[in-house]
Amino acid sequence: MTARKVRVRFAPSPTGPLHIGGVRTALFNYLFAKKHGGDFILRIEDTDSTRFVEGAEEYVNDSLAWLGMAVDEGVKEGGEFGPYKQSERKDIYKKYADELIESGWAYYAFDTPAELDALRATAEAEKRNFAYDMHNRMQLKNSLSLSDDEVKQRMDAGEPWVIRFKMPENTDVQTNDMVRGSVTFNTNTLDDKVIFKSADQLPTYHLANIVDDHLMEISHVIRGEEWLPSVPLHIMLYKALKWEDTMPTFAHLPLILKPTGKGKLSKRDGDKGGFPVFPLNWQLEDGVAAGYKESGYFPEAVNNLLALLGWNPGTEQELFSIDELVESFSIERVNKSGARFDPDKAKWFNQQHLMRKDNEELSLLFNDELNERGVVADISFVEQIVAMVKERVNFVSELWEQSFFFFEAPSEYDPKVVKKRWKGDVPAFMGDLVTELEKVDNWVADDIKAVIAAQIEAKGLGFGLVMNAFRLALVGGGFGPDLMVIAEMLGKDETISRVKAAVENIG
RNA sequence: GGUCCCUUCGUCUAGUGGUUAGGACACAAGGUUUUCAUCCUUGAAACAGGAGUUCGAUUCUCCUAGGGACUACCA
Repeated sequence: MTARKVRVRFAPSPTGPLHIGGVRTALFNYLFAKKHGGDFILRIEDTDSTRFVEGAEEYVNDSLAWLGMAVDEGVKEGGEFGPYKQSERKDIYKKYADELIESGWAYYAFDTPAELDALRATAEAEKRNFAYDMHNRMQLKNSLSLSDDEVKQRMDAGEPWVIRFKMPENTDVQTNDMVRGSVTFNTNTLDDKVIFKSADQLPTYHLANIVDDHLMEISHVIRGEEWLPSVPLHIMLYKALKWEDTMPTFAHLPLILKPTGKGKLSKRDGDKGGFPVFPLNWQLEDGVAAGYKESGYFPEAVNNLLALLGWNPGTEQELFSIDELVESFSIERVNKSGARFDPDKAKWFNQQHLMRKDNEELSLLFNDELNERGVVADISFVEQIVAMVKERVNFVSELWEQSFFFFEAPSEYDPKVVKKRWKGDVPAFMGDLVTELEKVDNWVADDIKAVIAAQIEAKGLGFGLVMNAFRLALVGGGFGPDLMVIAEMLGKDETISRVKAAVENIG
């Protein structure tokens, strides 16, 4: 067998915002392609015009771009195998549908949706299952059961029709899935799927998918597990079209499940659990569905957490950059079982990636946020602060609540800390401390500390009690980095003014 | 209902015909940090059940149960 160039595609339907299950499929395709020096193709599968959603295609582009998955060929990027949008490939498919009719692999059917619905309803009432298949196709209205004349007549009269694939009888169809191994289906359990419809002159997913994968020379089809049941149809289609030799290898990825309860992850789970289910914000009529980006996640953290959902490198490494993922990825190590999404671990990944960022990069990000809050600060000052507080947060957006006191005096004091630390001789001591602090000439952490320590000793108070009260005065609560460093950075005047304010306002 | 897929700590997972079944998140305890967070140490926590094969099965086979996907002129 000659080795073909690895070419994989991510083929979403623009029916709404891409959700993280789709993002993970894209990621695995991307990793597989890059790992093998192949191409990552983005194809838009918009053969169902009724479900088209404005902006969904752009959303896919933006999402992949944000996550750093560079598309080699696609609608925007172009390429030799275009167009990359199925609605623009309309003219291509009919020919293959006709070919299937001619070779006897498919037939025209005239049953209306209403008629079929009725048949389904009766079948259901009798607790039977209705399927348009070998058992009843001769009783239905199609070019197999009708005379050639009648077929021609109906078509000439402009009656809508559909082309169905004629699933052969009792044939075992076997596939060797890259993640699931050997899976076999018998065609007797399969129905005659619609592959083309006259109403809009468009193929359905199955035909379009096979034709495009073939024409685009796709070598591996990596997609979600929900597609596993249609594999036999696809294989039969390749066979019928005589494309078996170049049929891609399949890999069906496990699903991402709800954090708790039953079923696969849905938008509602995100609302309920307070975590994003989409890469980017998506505007809804009644609000906005939260995106990872806007929720403060780094793209590398999202890639990392998604990659580890259903895949692992076989080592104990858990933190990966996208390049490291490419390096370590292997489709054989993808799991078969569905993986529950864990919002806590998602945060942890972000925190880990945040801690790995250098202070300069973080300070730039934080500075943007400061500007939004109307705070203007020297970038080197911001960088110093970021260095001190970055290990205390999961997100850049939490930097503010951990460091606001560097930029403005606390407007309130945590009542719990007040109750615990601001009592007895402490308020009086703090008042006296102002005079002592005034005497500090060289305003650096060590000297400030020395003065306070001396004063504490002189008054015979508890060190911890005083330091915590001092902290309360400077930051408004019982948190934050090293207190003496805070005082130093705040400067003499500001520190003293905050102590004075505390003495006046608490109590 | 039918077809197909899946099943190791609460969760993500590693792993083997003989292991003290390993790691991570979360949780708990202790230490460091005179705060909070980080960090360190420790702890609790799993092979769905039943048969079979075998000297021996979590690992192989079968059955059962549970979970999941699909079952459209949607993808």
